[in-house]
Amino acid sequence: MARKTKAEAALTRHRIVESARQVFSRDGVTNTSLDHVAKEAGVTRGAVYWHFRNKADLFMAVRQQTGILLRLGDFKTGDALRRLETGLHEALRRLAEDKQAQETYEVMLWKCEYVGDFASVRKDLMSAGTLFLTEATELYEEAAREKLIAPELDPRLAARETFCFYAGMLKLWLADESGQAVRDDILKVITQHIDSRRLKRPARQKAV
Amino acid sequence: MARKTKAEAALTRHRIVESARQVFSRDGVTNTSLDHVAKEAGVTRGAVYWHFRNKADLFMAVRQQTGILLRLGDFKTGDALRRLETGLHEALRRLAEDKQAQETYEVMLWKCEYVGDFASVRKDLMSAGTLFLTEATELYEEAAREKLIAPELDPRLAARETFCFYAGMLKLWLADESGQAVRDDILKVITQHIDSRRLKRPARQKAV
DNA sequence: AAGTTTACATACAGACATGTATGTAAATCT
DNA sequence: AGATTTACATACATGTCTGTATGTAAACTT
Repeated sequence: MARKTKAEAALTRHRIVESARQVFSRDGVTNTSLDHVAKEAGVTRGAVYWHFRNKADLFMAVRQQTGILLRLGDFKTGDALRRLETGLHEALRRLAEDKQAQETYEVMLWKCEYVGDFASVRKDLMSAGTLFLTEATELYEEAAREKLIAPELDPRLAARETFCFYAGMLKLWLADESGQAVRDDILKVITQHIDSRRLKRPARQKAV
Repeated sequence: MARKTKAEAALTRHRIVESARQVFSRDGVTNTSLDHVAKEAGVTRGAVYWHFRNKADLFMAVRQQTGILLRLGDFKTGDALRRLETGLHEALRRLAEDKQAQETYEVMLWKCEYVGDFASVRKDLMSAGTLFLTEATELYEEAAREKLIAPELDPRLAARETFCFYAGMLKLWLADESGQAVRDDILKVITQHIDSRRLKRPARQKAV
């Protein structure tokens, strides 16, 4: 077949990843063959195997293209609790607006079996989780220093609780398309999650 | 082949379900063929197809055999918040002790793609979630009546937050075998989750 | 005791997926 | 401009899984 330009090749690669994401999120990772992905992208398996070693490799590319949903460190305004709240809100907003992110997380949380080649992906996920934990812990530590939270609240444990909450929230939000159980009030729930930690009368209000 | 006694047949069926659970939790649902399950159970696919219509049907049986992890209504001692806390603790304790439950939830939360025949299972899961939500909401409503929680805390939202927390907790606990991110302190985190809602000085202590 | 059903094992047919090997024409290199 | 590599499409070999059909001997039924 006629050789493509480098730019064209990059485009095909991109289209393959896009198609993979869509098909994965519709049919599940294990159930979709590379031929399905190829057909959706308008190429043959030859193209897929040219750009990726196998399905697991392609899956990694899908994940990488979407990237991480939330970097708590990105938020700068307000006190530590406010920044944590904003971060969680932002993650949800992005998930609600960004169809690509939605599909990717749908795959990762509901349409993927973490087995064999994918067992390592689960470890990756947990590493990303550890990052979240670290950042959240720092925020709670700052909150403790600023007396925003009760002194008996251990920042490490608080971060772990928020971590569980966040993980469950994402998963349930995705599953809850009808909006019965979670989706409708999720922003309020986030605010409440943070507010229930905040002391009613902070000792002092420092500028941040 | 020689026909088996009814009791023997029931035993075979049971062994198939047991094997399915193990193999599913090791290799993932989609990746395991019914032949793998059969071999693990010491029978042929004939036996599997005799007792179950297909893999999805077998999967349902696996779920049913383990049953639901937590019925909040089962706990009777203490005030509403205490009962909620006890329920969550119990769920975790069972998960930690009961290998069968562990395997089943490992399958449901990490080794299963909710697609095709399994899409309905996800809806089942969400229904079970709705049950949890209902029970948790009732507990928080009771807690509100008893002035155990702040009056501005909406029981419905509180229940939703606990729901997210619980879902994420289970999932992360299972993934966190090394005990770095969640497993070690999870009981304390649960207690904290409840305690952060409890008012420091309840208006009155009613017997329950 | 004979007939019927049960609880499987075995055999069969078809579909499908994977990885690799090979072909090829154009893009890129020198 | 010629040599080389690239970016795929095509073809092939192989393994695997599913569902069903069929066989069968013992357990139940009457």
